[in-house]
Amino acid sequence: MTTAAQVFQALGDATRRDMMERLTDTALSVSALAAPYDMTLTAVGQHLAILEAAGLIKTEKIGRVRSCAINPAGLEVLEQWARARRPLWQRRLDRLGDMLDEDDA
Amino acid sequence: MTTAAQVFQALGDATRRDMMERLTDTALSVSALAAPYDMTLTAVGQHLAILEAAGLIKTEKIGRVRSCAINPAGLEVLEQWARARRPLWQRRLDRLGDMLDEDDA
DNA sequence: TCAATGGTCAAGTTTTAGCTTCACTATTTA
DNA sequence: TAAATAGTGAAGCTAAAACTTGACCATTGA
Repeated sequence: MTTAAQVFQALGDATRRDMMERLTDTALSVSALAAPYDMTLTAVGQHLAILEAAGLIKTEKIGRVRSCAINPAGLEVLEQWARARRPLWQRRLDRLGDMLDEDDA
Repeated sequence: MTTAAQVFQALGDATRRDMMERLTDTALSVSALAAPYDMTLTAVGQHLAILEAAGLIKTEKIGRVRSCAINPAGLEVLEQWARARRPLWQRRLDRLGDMLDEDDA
């Protein structure tokens, strides 16, 4: 099961967000995915496991090569989380008339 | 400045997500927010600092009480991040015809 | 005015996330 | 079939995140 918690945690890491960007327009093998990072293949494999558990990618091993591709399921979890809360949050703000300052330090 | 990185990291923590839920329909003081957790007030203050830096809440100290309320700015960052990527990700999946299995283990 | 309340600061501890090493398996190519 | 390629598993290290302690300040109510 993919939870919002998993998706948030997965995307909280810069390397994993970058991997997602790189998978946007093409599927990549673990090695290809690993190439730009100063990191062992093992570490990359661990990142991929986290992304897959979060439902953000799908992987399939063909022969000795594991192909990694985007899985929009995780993104949907994210969007639904945001969509479910925004009206409530917005409504509350409207009710109070935004009594707090508008600048975020 | 509020970045996607900050928002993801902030919401990756279960306590902080729960705090956001509890702020949905009312503003709360630090003590009131802290009450349900088996955690010191200091720790709660640290969580709030992270949420505020991420643009997810706004706080204002009136007298000796700090009032904490939802700030939709952080949520917007999240929604925009998802909205910007979904069409690209979806397009790619359509192009390939979803060659990978549909189950997410 | 002085004790209680609400919160903050600096410093330290504990737990967890990210990463490495090394040994290993399975597949492919020469 | 032997060497190279692609990746995995288990264990340990390290640095960052979560949390605590203890001292402290400002506000408020008795």
